[in-house]
Amino acid sequence: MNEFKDKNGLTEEQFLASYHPGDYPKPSVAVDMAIFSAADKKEDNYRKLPEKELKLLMIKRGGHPCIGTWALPGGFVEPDETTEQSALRELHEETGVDNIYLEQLYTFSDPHRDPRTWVMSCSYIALINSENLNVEAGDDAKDAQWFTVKLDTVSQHTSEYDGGFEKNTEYSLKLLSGDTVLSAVISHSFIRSSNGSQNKYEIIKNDGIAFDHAKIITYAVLRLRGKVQYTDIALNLMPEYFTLTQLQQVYEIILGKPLIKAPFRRKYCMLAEPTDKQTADAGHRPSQLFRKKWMSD
Amino acid sequence: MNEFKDKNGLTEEQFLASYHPGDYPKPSVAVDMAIFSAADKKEDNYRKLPEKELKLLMIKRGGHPCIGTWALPGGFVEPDETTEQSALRELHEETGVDNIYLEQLYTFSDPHRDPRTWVMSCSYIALINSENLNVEAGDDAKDAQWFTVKLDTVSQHTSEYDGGFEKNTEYSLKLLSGDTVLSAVISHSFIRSSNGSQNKYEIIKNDGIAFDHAKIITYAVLRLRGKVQYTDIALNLMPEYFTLTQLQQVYEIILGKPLIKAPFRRKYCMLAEPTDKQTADAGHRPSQLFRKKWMSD
DNA sequence: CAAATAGTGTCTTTGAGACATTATGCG
DNA sequence: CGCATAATGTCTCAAAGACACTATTTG
Repeated sequence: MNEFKDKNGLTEEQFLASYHPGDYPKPSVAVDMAIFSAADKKEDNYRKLPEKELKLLMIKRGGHPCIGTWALPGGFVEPDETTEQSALRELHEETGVDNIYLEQLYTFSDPHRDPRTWVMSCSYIALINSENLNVEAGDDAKDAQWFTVKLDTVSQHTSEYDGGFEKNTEYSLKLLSGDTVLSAVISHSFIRSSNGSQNKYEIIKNDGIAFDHAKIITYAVLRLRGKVQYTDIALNLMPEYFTLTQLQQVYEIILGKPLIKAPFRRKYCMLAEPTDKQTADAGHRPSQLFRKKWMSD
Repeated sequence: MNEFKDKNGLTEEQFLASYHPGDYPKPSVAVDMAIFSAADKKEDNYRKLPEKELKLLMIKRGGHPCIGTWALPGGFVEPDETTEQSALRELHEETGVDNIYLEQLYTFSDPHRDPRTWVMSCSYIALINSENLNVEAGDDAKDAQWFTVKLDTVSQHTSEYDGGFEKNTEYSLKLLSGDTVLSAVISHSFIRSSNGSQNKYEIIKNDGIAFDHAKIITYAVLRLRGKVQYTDIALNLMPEYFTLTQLQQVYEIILGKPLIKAPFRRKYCMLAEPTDKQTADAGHRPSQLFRKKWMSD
């Protein structure tokens, strides 16, 4: 705080004392969260390892707008909290879980993204340890469900022209939970021209996902795919003790493709600290259990 | 839009027609921009190549709060525009320039970051081609200045404890323009524990930079440093024709460290397309001129 | 032994880092 | 010729990708 006076001869202190916010329009700001976890698929053959699946928590909307469709958990930011605090608060209300990884994803601000009024969404990615997955939805467990996430690239075109190019990628997003299937097609276009560059995400088709949340989910999965390769972010999805094969499975479901064992272990063994525990009663050779070893850079 | 009725028996259409926003408090949302460019330093010896400097556009505040300090260009988001459109609009007002790279950086939401009232800042990075740098500030050229940016790591400590660790990095930020020197010390702490993880940026010391903008600038430079290594983002700072040495200089000022020529060229020659032009009258061997070749992935 | 996974060895290719060498224009 | 930069060559080392091989448990 300094003692310069402004053109009205007021100090900053005096200015602030007499300040009252104008009456211009303001947006509502919501926090929406893509809460991921990695869970075991059911496996009948007891000798086989269960496959992993990437799960996302969604909530069925009980009121307008988008009634009957599924939305990301979220809520409005309250005065005297940051968006991050708001996310943690809602996360706790929704899942009862505290130990969580949280990362700001993107602020979506299309003024018409909510049909009611002007609502921006400051979105977050949350990763939760699969041990805590049992903690099913908060208040009334009613309409919160974990959906299996599948995101595939269905087409990709690059057209070059003088001084730039345009790259168009189409993603198919599928969310599955029991008999419920939600799906969407999202196009991402990246346009480079002498007039600058532009990234645009558009919902081409949408079946059952509220608001622009299909876009947010796609963006979140793509961010996860990127960061999993050069950070230790995936550890947040792991339980306290895990095998290297389980860690590899988590990488595979995030990346959406199989990885080769030996090089995977060479690259990511730094994320795991060996313990003297082992798996047992598995119908095959037991596996050493590891615990998380966070990277420091 | 679907035809489900809610608990009041209203269709979505009817609901929206009767909807009016509640009266709960809302934040103002500002867009702040870190507008970078890469400019030549003056060089007396005509035989030597001029060095490059990373520049950032700042605006001197003429009113409270933070009167007399320097702030990032920005303004409030208006209804019916996205934050990105708002950034482009203000960018045009401020610099008169249109061909610009724009990327959302982060949404800063500490409710006390603006002493007046509750203002969130959705911040952007903008990169402008140094050819257009001459376009000095918009309306009245008065209090807009390009500052040379220096960001150095002054200390880094990692302390490990059971089940987690804390990493603390202190950055010194210096902004120089003529005789004006703005400076700040920002600490970044990254805390990993069994209770989740947390990233925190704090302003430790601040001399002449408005609001929390020292934090935004630090965050922006760190983002640039990261992305320059695996994207073609640096090309946005280059003029139409450039030498590979100039491209290397731009990388060096962003990363804040010297690079070795041969491997740099091997790695980044893919970003440049040779032309048949050359530099001339330089007092030494002429250099081939290249133009931008955007990557497509 | 068969099924199934655990864990390791090794070859090839790629690329980063570091340094050295040759080339060229200008005064 | 000497300065200063341009441009390329090469050696080493580390890591990614791909595949093969050995080890160990249970029924």
